[in-house]
Parts: sequence; C-alpha cells; structure tokens
Amino acid sequence: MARDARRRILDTAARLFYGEGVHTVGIDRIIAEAGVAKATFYHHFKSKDALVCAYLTAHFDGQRAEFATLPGTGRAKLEAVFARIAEVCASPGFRGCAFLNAAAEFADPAHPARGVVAEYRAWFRSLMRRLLAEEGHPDPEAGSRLLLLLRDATAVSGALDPPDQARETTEAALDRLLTA
Amino acid sequence: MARDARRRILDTAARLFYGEGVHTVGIDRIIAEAGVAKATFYHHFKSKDALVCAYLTAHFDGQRAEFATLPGTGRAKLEAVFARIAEVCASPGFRGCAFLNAAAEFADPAHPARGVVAEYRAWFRSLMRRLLAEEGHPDPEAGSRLLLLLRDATAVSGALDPPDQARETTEAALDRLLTA
DNA sequence: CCCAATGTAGACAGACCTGTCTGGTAATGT
DNA sequence: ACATTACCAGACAGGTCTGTCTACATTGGG
Repeated sequence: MARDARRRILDTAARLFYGEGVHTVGIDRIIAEAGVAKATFYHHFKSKDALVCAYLTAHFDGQRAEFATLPGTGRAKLEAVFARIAEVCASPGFRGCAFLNAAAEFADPAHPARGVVAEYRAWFRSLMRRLLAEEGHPDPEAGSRLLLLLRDATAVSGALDPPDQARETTEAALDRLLTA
Repeated sequence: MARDARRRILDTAARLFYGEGVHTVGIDRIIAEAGVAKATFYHHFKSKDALVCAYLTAHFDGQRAEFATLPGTGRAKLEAVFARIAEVCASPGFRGCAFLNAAAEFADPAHPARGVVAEYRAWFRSLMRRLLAEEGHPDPEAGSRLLLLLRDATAVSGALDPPDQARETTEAALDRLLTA
C-alpha cells in the first residue's frame, strides 16, 4: 500500500466535488474518505484550490483521451463526439458538466479554476474547428461557436431535464446547426 | 425608514448571491450590507435556504414581468425575447443565469431552490410552446425544447465567453433552429 | 393611549472550515 | 544497513458559518 495516496485523494475529490459541489465538500471529508492523513494531503497539494485545479485538469485530460479514441474524421467524428456527449449527459448520475459547475461556483474570473475551464473551452472549440475544416465547412470559425453552444446546452439539459430529453434534442439541434 | 427591511434584505441578497455565489456569501454579510439586525432577518426569513428561494422567485417574477412587456406575437415576439436574452447575457456585470448558477451550487435535486429552477424552466418552455404555436410551427413541443436549449447555451456563453460572442452566435443559432 | 408588530444591537452556542504542527511508522533506494 | 521519502493519526489555531437569544427602541392601528 502507500504510494497511491495521491491517486486516492484525486479519485475521492473527483467523486465528491462532482457529486456534491466543491464548496460543500471539505478537506476533512476528502481525507477521511480517501483514507489519508491530513499531512499527506497537504504534502501532495498545497491548498484546496490546488486540488480543485488538479481535479478539473484530470477531468480535462480524461475527456481529451476519450475523444481521441473516437474513430472517423470530419462530420463522422463530429457526430461521434456529440453522440458520446449526449450519452454521458443522459446517463444516470450525471450532475452537469464539471467545468460549468465549477465556473458557477467560482464567481471570480481570476480564480485558478476558471483558468482550467477557459483552457477546456478553447480546446473544445479548436477541436470543433478542425473537424469542421476537415469536412469542408464554409465557416469553421462560426460553426465551432455554434457547436460549443450546443455542447453547453446539452450539459445543462442533461443535468436539469428528464434524461432522454437532452439526447434527443441535441441530435435534432446538431442536424440543424450543421446543415445551413 | 423601517418598514422596508425585508426589501433591503432581498435586494442585498440578490446583489451578493448573484454576484458572488450563494455558498460564498454568509448571512452575516447580508445583514451587514442591508443594514438590518439579525433578529429582523430571521423574523422575515426562516432560514438562509428560504432567502435563497425568495431571491430566485423574485428573479423569476422579474423576468416574467419583463417578457410580458415585450410587444408582438408568434415569431416576432420570439425574436424579441431572444434579443433581450442575448442583450442581457452580453451586458457587463453578467455572471451567468441565476437559475443555472443556483442549480450548479445545489447538487441535491430535492433542495427547495431546485424546485424554483424547475418551475422557471417549465414556464419558459411553455412560453416558447405558445409562441411557436401562434406562429404555426409544425411541432411546438420539439421546437420549445430546442429553444430552451438555446436559452441555456446563451446564458453559459455570456458568462464564460467574450461579450459579443454570445449575442452573435445566439442570433445565428436561432435562425437555424427556427427554420427547419 | 396602548398594544402588537417591527425594528436595532450584539452576545452566544455549536458546528464546520482551512491549514499547521508534532510524533511515530512503513516502505524504498542506494 | 541506513537515510530518505511517503505515509498515518490526530491535536490545534483562528476563522466563519447558521441560527437563537436577550434587551431595548420605534411606529401604527384600534
């Protein structure tokens, strides 16, 4: 046992921060559920804010890796990406987009966590831009903004509306937004 | 002075809750900035949760009243509503949709605040349904879901993207979502 | 005029928060 | 074998949180 304390902390933080919100979950609870000493926690993370950033960054890395495995190029890949998003957003236990929730919790745009959120959004948009360009879309720049919009909307709907609504409506919207 | 303590509390709560987040603003701060005694606060609101619900409900009422003053019917009114939304979301000081932010802060769907959010969403969607029906839209039910999606997306974008992006992208998306 | 409602000021309890610190244990690398 | 590193357990400080309480002032309706 032992060399995996950091991983246990990150896993527990991901579960609790995502499931219950960053502000409502304290360090004490994380170290208790991770089975870790307080000194160990502060050995690996200099503060709670640092842990929040690490949690978001790990989430970012995971999503980047997941989308990279999806097959296809251009529009086919685009549809695969949104199918995956819609699937996740309609799955049980979905509690909204981790980045959007974090942004809502940290009102100050200068907060480090907001930086990770901004990086994520920039990455997602550039992915959309690339896929639209591959497809020969007339205006990948404007198109990517529409698709970022759709991504956000699907996440919100998945969190607040009946499970299937987000998936079906996203499909319909994707069609309309792509064929212009 | 005096008979307006409740209003001062509500105004202060709206400003602070919206601007800095519900969890980060304490009762002590609200009563201090509202210039009100603690006993007075707990005389008007039985708990902080009750104040949060009152804040959201007031916001709901305000938006309902605002949309009611917009002229036109059918598609004209629809476009007026979204123009207003986009304008608000692109204005300085916009920190996201109060309902979406509150929903993100209260992870438990059974929290009273989440009830107000659900009521708001149901109202907005029924408004969309009505306007689409007036316009002779072939499927107001599905259409209203698309427009709720767009509303959410505009709010998120207004909070996280450069000011003008939300407005322009919303306009473009509205066109595509309405003409099928 | 008097009573009830509404207001102010602020102490207090009990809980929880983050972050620091001490002290001791187990695994690792050289 | 031994030093280093990672780890566990838990006390502690200093602050903030919600909600209750006492004690007193003001105001308006009957």
